[in-house]
Amino acid sequence: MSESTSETRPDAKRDYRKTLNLPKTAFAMKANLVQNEPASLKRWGKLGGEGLYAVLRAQNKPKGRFVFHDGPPYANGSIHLGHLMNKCLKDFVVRTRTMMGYDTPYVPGWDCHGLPIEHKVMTELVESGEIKKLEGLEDDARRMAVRKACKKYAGKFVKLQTGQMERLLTLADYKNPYLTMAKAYEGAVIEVLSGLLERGLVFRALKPVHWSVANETALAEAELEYMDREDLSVYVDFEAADAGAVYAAFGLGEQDKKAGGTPAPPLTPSFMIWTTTPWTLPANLAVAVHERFEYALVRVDGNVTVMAREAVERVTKAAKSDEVEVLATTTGNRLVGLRYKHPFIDRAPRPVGEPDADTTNCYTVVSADYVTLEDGTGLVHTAPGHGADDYLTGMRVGLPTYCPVLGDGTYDASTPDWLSGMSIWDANALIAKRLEESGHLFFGHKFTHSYPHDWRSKTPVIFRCTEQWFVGADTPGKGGAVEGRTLREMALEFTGDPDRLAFVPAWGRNRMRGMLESRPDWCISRQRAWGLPIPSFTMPDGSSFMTAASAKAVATLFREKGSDVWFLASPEEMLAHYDPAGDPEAPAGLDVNGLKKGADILDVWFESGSSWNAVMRERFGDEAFPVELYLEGSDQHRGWFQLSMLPALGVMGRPPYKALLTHGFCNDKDGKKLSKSAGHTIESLFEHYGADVLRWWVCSLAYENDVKVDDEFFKLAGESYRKVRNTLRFMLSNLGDYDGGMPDLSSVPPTSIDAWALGEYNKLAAKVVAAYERYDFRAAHNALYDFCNETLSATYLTAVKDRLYCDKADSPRRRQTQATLFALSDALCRLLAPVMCHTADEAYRALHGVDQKDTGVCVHLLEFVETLSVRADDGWAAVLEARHAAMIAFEQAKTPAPEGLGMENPLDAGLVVPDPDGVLSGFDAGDLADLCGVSTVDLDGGADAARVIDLRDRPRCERSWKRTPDVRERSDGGMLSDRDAEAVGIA
RNA sequence: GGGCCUGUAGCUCAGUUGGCUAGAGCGCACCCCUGAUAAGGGUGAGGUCACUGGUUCGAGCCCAGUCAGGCCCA
Repeated sequence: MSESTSETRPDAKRDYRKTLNLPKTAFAMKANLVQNEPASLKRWGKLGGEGLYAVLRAQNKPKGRFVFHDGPPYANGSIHLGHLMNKCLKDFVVRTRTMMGYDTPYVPGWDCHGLPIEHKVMTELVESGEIKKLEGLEDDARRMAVRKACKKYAGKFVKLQTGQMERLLTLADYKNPYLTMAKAYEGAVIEVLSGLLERGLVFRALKPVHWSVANETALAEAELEYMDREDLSVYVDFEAADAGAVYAAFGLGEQDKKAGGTPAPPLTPSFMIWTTTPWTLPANLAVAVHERFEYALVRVDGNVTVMAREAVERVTKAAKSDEVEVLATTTGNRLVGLRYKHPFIDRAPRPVGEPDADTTNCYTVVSADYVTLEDGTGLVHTAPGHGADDYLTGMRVGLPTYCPVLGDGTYDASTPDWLSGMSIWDANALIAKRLEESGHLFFGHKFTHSYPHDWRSKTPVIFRCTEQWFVGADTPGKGGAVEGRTLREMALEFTGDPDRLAFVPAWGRNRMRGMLESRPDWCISRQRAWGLPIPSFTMPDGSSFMTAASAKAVATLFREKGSDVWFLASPEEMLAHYDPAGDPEAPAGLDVNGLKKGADILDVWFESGSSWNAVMRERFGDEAFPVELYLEGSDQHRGWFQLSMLPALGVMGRPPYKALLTHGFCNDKDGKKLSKSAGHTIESLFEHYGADVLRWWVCSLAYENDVKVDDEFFKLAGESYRKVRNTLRFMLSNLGDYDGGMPDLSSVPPTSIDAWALGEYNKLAAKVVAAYERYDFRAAHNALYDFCNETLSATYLTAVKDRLYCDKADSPRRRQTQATLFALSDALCRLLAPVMCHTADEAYRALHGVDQKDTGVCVHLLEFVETLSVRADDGWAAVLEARHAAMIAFEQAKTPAPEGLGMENPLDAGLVVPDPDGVLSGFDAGDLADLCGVSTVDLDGGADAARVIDLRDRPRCERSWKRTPDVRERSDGGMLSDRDAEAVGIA
């Protein structure tokens, strides 16, 4: 502003500006992803006629195949943030491995069967009134009608989600996805079932299972959702059958009773139990105690009762008892074997259909080690038909598995008349009332606790005994790799061996092993219509018929006709491929005509858990078993990961994967669970941010933990994306007149500033590729971001601006920098391509000047550039340190006089830089000045700190604005440095 | 209630087998540039490492417990 020259020649500045090589590019600063991403998608779709995915499959990859297997999302609703993260991470895996030189096929899949869809479809049928038409139909015909509607429904959402996943720019075989409802898939699942049957791992048994009253079906663990529920909790006194025996157990004789103040005849003591499910009391068959706990005989408000010593104060306080007196104590083992009377059932009932069941052991105190002192009384109400622990206890002590509750949640005829036919939920209050009236209810109150609910209908689930099909966790296998071994043993063996199974992150191993140790037998049957029928038949004597060979035969039929055939064909037709004579397991005298088809379908987890067979082996052969990696949310340690492992262990003798990667869940910005209604729709995210920004965000996540989601974070990702984009743009804008193609950089001198940038790239590439390799996308993201900002934008690009703008366009120095920029841009686009797949391709095509119509050039067909051949001088670290010291020195020089120099513009300054070791002397002083952003740099071996020199009294080059010593008036009257004078062609 | 995990600047995260003054980015403050311009650059201020106790010459890191949050289960 204060230049006398500009005052005398006001337009001189403008003239010189025209002589500069200023940046220019068509690569827009504004990304406009909403419009441009779909255009890229379209272009990739046209690539080679069949599209990018097909072209990549046809490439001959040097490193062979890396098979990744996609877990199927449920074909219901739009994709949400969880899918977004999941699918991006999978896409990063696929694209990074591809660019590392592997052939990485990726078959996307959908889970199509199951309760959520059937439930939704049934609701729609009810709402539309169409359900009435179905009511008059035969079972099979009605099921077929429902299945048809379900199939249509699932198909609709497969299509919707496919579109959304493609819009996310994920690269997959969307033309040939796998659907669990496809014919071949269904056949392949039944083949897995057949394989497990062959190994003797499948059986039918009566067991308490989680039962949805609303949907009248057994539920898998994965179909449960724990929610708070308020229940009536009751403390109930079970009167002892033999008072004397109880007193004796506490070491009290007749006299002690009197001494304790007990009137004669002595009060009959009770055993006090606590339950939050009063409706299971009719099925009570035992009371469990812990053998080692201390129990007390307590007088409470006129009654004498037994409870754990530790529970006395808590229980009586809660009930606000007036009189509490501990009469005696004893240990649990002394109580075992004592008998009691059921509070409202006189004679132990027998399960319906089992008139001869042995009830002699009923109503006895038994021991169990799961009894705790934290809640209740230390005496546990035991109903073998209504609880897993209770069932096991019942088996151990010889109790019948008595379950008086029907599938619809009402009591059967074996219960007292006042209960029979009543809903269990209504019975809670009634039972409490009866107990109170008969004097058995000590205390009752409302109690809120976490309780399992049917994840779909959100209704509470009950435990109920039913006949179901199971895959045994502790059943020794027969033949093959499982001979004499159980699935649990094998699963624990594999998960315990890091060489055979890798976990990312490492703690997944302990988590999965903990789950395997405690998992029950897998109940694989469901009583619904929308699923894959279990090909079992009922024989005339009521027993079940299903062998490995018969299942295999049905599988063959399913492969041909799909599982609908189960509902359309006769048992004889179903077994058309089956030859009883050739089946050693066939029951003697089997008459196919006398069979009835079973009505159960498979747990959907069995279907998705067979995908290693139905998809990977099917499409890629045994080469794809086991596959390299399964990648899902951490909930799948119990879900898909485990339920894929078990069938594979049974059939193949090993897990279907070599490594498991898990990611966390999306929470809100306070780390709380994301409410489903509050989430963003995927469309609005595309609309506001674009897929590349969302992908860049996912790439930045510490995905192994739970992830916080908020608009603010997407905005930050957008800012960060723009920084990277602008860096690319600036490089491209300085290559407008470069036509050197892919340059040879081997002659770049090691001390050249270009050599430094190229050397830094090599460090970056090593870091990024290594991070991609170990699935640490976040590390790659941070390295790429820092490289764009610090190495390029702040340091290298700022330093080379002067030569790019002011050097003669074809000067060797400028051309070398352009060659560097070209190589860096090309390589950087490739490193970014797996994440910012649209932007990287857009920039890559701009760099190579590809015509819009030319679809053949695509960064995604290429591999990473891991090394650019260049050598950077060892002294560069010292140079960068000196640069930073100089920056700080200049900052101080900005301080107004007299304390500082009152400098403002670094180009008004020169620097004297200390060089005690002489390292810097090997570098070009002009380069050093450009790196520091000042006009001149002089080295001083003796100085101990950088010193700023005020050059404002020295002439300034009107073209480069530098104050170098060679600036003087030229023939055109302008003040120019030698370089600038040469560039404009004057003396 | 149990298993696994998380808790480090306002925010998102690094912190190797325990060892200099606990780092980075974003944000913020101040400043520069106006030839990357709805861009670019420089400098700086921010931390009782959730809490309590223990082991150690020494703890963000190891141990025990507490609190808060998440996933899975009961």
